[in-house]
Amino acid sequence: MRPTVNDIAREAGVSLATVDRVLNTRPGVREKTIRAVNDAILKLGYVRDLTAANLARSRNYRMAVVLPDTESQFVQSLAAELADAGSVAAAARMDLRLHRFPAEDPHALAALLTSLPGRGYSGVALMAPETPILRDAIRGLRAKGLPVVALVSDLPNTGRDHFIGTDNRAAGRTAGVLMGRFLGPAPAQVLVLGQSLLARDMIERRRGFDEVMLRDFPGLEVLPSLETHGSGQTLRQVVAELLANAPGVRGVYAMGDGQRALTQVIDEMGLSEKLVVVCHELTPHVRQALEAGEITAVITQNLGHLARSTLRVLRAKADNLPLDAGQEQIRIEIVLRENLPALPDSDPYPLAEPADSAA
Amino acid sequence: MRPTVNDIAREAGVSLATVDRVLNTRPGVREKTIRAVNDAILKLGYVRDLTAANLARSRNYRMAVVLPDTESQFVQSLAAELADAGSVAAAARMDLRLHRFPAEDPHALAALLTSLPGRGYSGVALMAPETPILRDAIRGLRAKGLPVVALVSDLPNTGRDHFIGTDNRAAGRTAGVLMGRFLGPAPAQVLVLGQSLLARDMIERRRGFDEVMLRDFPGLEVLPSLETHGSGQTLRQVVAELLANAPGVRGVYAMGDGQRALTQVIDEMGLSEKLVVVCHELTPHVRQALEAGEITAVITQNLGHLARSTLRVLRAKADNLPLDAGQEQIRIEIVLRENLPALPDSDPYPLAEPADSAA
DNA sequence: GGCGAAATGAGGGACGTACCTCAAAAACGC
DNA sequence: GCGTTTTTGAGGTACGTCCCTCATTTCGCC
Repeated sequence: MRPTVNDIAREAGVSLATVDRVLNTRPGVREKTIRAVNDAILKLGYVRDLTAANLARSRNYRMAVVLPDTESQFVQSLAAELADAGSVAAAARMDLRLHRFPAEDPHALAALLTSLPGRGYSGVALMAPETPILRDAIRGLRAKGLPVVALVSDLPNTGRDHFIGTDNRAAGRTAGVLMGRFLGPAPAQVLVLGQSLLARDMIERRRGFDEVMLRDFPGLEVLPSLETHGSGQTLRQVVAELLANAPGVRGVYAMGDGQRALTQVIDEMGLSEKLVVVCHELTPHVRQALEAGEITAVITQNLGHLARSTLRVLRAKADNLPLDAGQEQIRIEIVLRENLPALPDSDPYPLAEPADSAA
Repeated sequence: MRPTVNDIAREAGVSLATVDRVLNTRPGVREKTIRAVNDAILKLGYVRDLTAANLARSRNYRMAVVLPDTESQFVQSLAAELADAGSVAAAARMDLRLHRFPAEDPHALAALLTSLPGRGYSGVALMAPETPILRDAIRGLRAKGLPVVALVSDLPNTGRDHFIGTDNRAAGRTAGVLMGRFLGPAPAQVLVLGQSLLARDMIERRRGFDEVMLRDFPGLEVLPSLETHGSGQTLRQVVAELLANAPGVRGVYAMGDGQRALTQVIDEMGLSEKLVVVCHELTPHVRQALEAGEITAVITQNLGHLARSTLRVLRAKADNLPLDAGQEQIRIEIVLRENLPALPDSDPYPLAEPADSAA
């Protein structure tokens, strides 16, 4: 049998109350007694039973996740994964609430954030571009004791408690090596597309990409970023025109959104398998394009992992516990057609089916 | 407040006992009543509190992990990750026991497995090559109600309950694309090394590799596998000789172990950065070789994830619960120098430090 | 309508920990 | 050695679920 607090008490020759005081670092215990208890713990190999502890604490974790209301497949997938992870974690006293804010309205976002304390939350995860207003709002949250975690895109100057996502500079570098090595030694031009509301990420990716291209592939000419904010319509036109008039372009690096418009152009111009196309984020559409050969390689992050990590980190921060760095690190994944992970058969929402749970 | 079983009982107009019977699929409840309870559950959004349930069940999970006693860095790392995950999971009533067996002795392995039941285990995870004796031993375990999970290398004909690891054929294909695209259009020869106790994995990787090479890179000549069972010494000699006499060899695909010997040869012959070298498993040594340019790309699996997945799967199987396919899928990761994950500062074994846990 | 069987209710004791109170004992300062 | 403060003990309740027993009610059937 596993040792319990009672065993510790007996072993240390103290009462249960004292063991409890030591375990929960409550005041009023002599140094010497603390040592005796810790010795007993070590000797018996006691490990606090978290299931019992959490039950006794009857602690609930209501967490807010704040995402832009973009209709992009990436944000959609992320929201879905978070909802999924949340429904699983509900069994462990988690209560995840998704909030959306108008993507281009930092004031609305700040207002939303300010409204969060006093609604029973014990943590906030947030995906948003960094602005001065946001910075203040986050400081406000943290001043009220709410841990704030940055999602996907870091908010380094806001004092956020943690960042969950990949290193975008390294992701850009990775895109660079793939582009360079896949294109081979022959001289060529590379088109870079950047369209996103997360300007910081684009800049970092671009920096990483250029770093590698300049150092390792001097034969390749990287064109200036095409920043086509706005509709896929615009992007489609601009890219089509450019590809038609620049025969030297043999590679395309899509740093941000708009993969759908891009692959459409590639398909229409019959350039499938002829260009080296590297983009980010394995959304359903990108997946399809990868299989069809319109995209060569994808730099991505595992959204399921990211979602589960978010919950774990929020919880750890709420309890002021340390993190398992290895587990929470979001890897930069490279996906080719050949290592495309099989799509798990998405069961039609297996939420509460208590009758099945013991079947 | 979260709804509890009492709330369900009140809402459904039945007693607590009946709710309990429905929740745990115990007999003796009318169809109509079951429906009433389920309706109440749905209406109130009840989610069974797992922490309380596990406590009440006072279920303990003693699991056996069986690994070959190889001194290879891969098995070492795997063992370390498992031990780590185990020590974390101890807080959730898990008790992981590592066992080793003489790598080349299937009889010893079978004897070990046969001794497991009756020692309080409720599950077994196993990394071993498939043999007829092993097949029988596994059947025996399962007949006694012990779920068996294959680790790293699948045991498809043994009736194991689950396989935790990557698809080796797809991994081979991935290695193939990288090799082909990195080498470029110029004709070249590719050396393939296979040395391992897990013959099945080698065969599958080779098959995937050839598949891609034949289909997509006809200009590349893939040499027959060099199967150098035994010491790194032998491998070093054979490879050194081959590389010296075959100037057409521009790529090396190392399917199995022995990366240390290989990189040593490459380093000694001054071939760093000159060959395209693709291998498997990101062990500490491979990591170093990748940084040094002796290895170009690594196909790997996240051992931390694999270890945690093992525990989750064992537990789910022990409780006869369904798995989250998405979470348990082990991805085929591609690691280049540029996306090498940062080494988490390996704290010197942060085991039981109860005094800190609430700090 | 009465019988046996099936379904339901009422209640309680676990599981291991957290957290509270109040009294008793020990240590401390002078 | 006194009084005061600090430390410790004893005991209890609570958390939400599981699982058990025994009585009681309801149902199906002839």
